Amino acid sequence: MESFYEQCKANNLKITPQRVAVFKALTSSLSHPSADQIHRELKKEFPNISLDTVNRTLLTFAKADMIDVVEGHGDPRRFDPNQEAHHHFYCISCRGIFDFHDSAVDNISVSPELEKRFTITGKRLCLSGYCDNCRSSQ
Amino acid sequence: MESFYEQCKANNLKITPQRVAVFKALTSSLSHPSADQIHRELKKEFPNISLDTVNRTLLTFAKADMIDVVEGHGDPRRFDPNQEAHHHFYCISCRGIFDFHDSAVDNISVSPELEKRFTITGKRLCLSGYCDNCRSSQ
DNA sequence: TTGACAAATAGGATTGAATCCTATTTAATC
DNA sequence: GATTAAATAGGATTCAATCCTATTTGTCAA
Ligand SMILES: [Mn+2]
Ligand SMILES: [Mn+2]
Ligand SMILES: [Zn+2]
Ligand SMILES: [Zn+2]
Repeated sequence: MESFYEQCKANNLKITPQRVAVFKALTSSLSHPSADQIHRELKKEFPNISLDTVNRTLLTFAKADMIDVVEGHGDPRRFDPNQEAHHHFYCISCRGIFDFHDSAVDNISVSPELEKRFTITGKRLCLSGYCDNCRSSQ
Repeated sequence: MESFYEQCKANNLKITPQRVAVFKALTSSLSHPSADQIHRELKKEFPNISLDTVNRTLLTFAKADMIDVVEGHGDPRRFDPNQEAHHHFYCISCRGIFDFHDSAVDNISVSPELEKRFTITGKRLCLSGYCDNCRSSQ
């Protein structure tokens, strides 16, 4: 938590009770929660913290590289007609999803321990960054 | 497209002009479109096709394993306090996201050709399936 | 070919998450 | 303690998804 204060300072972020609470709630969670989940959790302690603040705060932390926004599985859904095994590159600028094939990646085998822990039905390498168009227009 | 009719038959799906159009629009697209994008596209040909139909049709195809719903990057966002390099298992039943570490996966190197094509800033293996809880309760 | 019926559609209503807006409050600095 | 820019609360708005139901339509068997 000291590092939280340092990181805030380094990014010129004021330290508010709400920010402290959001950060604590997220770091003490193992479930990759949504803003809404954190908001519900914090309402117990701060009955009138607003969802907008939670959302904004999380995005602020993400922009400061203090936390991550992970590849989602929510809406809006994206659909894929390509039924072959393949992988995806996601452009964080234009939001395009580009297919690629890579046999080295296809042959990745995860540890047997992991295979026991989960029933794995899908396996895909997800790259992200900037597509050719978007990096040249910057 | 013959296989489209076969697949519909095999899954007891009636062949409607809307379904044909949605399937064609998706398979002729390279951009992993959203339901809304397909809807806008189809409105040119079918001015009063409804968004609900497009959405429902795509989900129907996905359930019949004729197309895929890909890992999204939309809402609701999920946040991650874990800043170490790590990977994710996503449970398609309870929607939980579970971290795992795997050095073999960390050391994956994608082809130089791909590195040229994109500016890659993120690399993560995304597994999906059923977590321990969800597979035992089935 | 027609008729019956279950399935599918259109389009309006509802939901839920994210974002926007703006008056008010507050953390940081001196 | 006063100043000031930044942050917050909470209501309004937007947008995608989903629900609802009256109407239409594809399928299949007579
Ligand atoms: Mn794809
Ligand atoms: Mn994680
Ligand atoms: Zn791009
Ligand atoms: Zn689960």
